[in-house]
Amino acid sequence: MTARVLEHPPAEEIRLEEVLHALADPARLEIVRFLAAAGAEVPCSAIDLAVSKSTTTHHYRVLREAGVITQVYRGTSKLNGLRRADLDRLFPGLLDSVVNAAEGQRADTGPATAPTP
Amino acid sequence: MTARVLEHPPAEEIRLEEVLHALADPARLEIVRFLAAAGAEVPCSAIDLAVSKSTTTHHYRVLREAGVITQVYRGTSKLNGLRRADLDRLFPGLLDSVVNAAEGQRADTGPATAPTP
DNA sequence: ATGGTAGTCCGACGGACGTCGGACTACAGT
DNA sequence: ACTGTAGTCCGACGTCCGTCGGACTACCAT
Repeated sequence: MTARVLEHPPAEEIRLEEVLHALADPARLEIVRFLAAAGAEVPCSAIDLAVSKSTTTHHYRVLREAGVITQVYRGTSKLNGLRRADLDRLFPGLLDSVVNAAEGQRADTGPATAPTP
Repeated sequence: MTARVLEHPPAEEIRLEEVLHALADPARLEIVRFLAAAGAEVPCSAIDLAVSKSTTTHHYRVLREAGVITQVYRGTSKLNGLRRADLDRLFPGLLDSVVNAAEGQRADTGPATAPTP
């Protein structure tokens, strides 16, 4: 049986271009935005992405292999978390500015999780 | 004859994902990094990219169409400049963090413009 | 053991992307 | 007018990417 352990790139191997590429997709950007907003580890199923399960798995893997998120098995599901410490150290300010920008643009395209009081 | 004027997207139409995608390529990242370092408008020929002329044109266009740079004809050449004001307003901190990160990583992959004495 | 739930793996497919050479246009200088 | 320089446009080619369905595995609960 497999060790049920996911491969994560060490911090030194995280490449800026790969991170930018990983963030340059609506679904993946939404995942990152969500994780940043949650501020905690959440299972894949907590974020629904309007794509199939296979595609969802694919996007999470791209993020993990780029060094943007961590994934650990937890019972029947898998917890995803931002690699905030690593990213902030390698690319100071990048994650925050991207997440802020994503929040801003999301408002443009129509409110989805931000209920207008 | 053509008006010799390049099309630029208005600031309101600049999309975060397109900007990130535009930045997620070594050649284009180098262009942006160079422009940021220069702090001025420079002709295409000032930055050499280890790709063909056609490809160079292509990369500049991607950057322009994503709203990252401006291009204006100036005699026989073309001046390229960062749309810093627009980008800073739309995505505060993004450009700076990307450029800083690019500077940092460039040092990792080997000194190119930092001559070792 | 059985069933359900969460996610993975494996082709496959169409479209986008980076790259190129080569012919072309626009401008400046002589 | 001629030449050189700077950049553009146009296929073309191979590769990567996002997407999917469907079969599969791992785990928990009953």
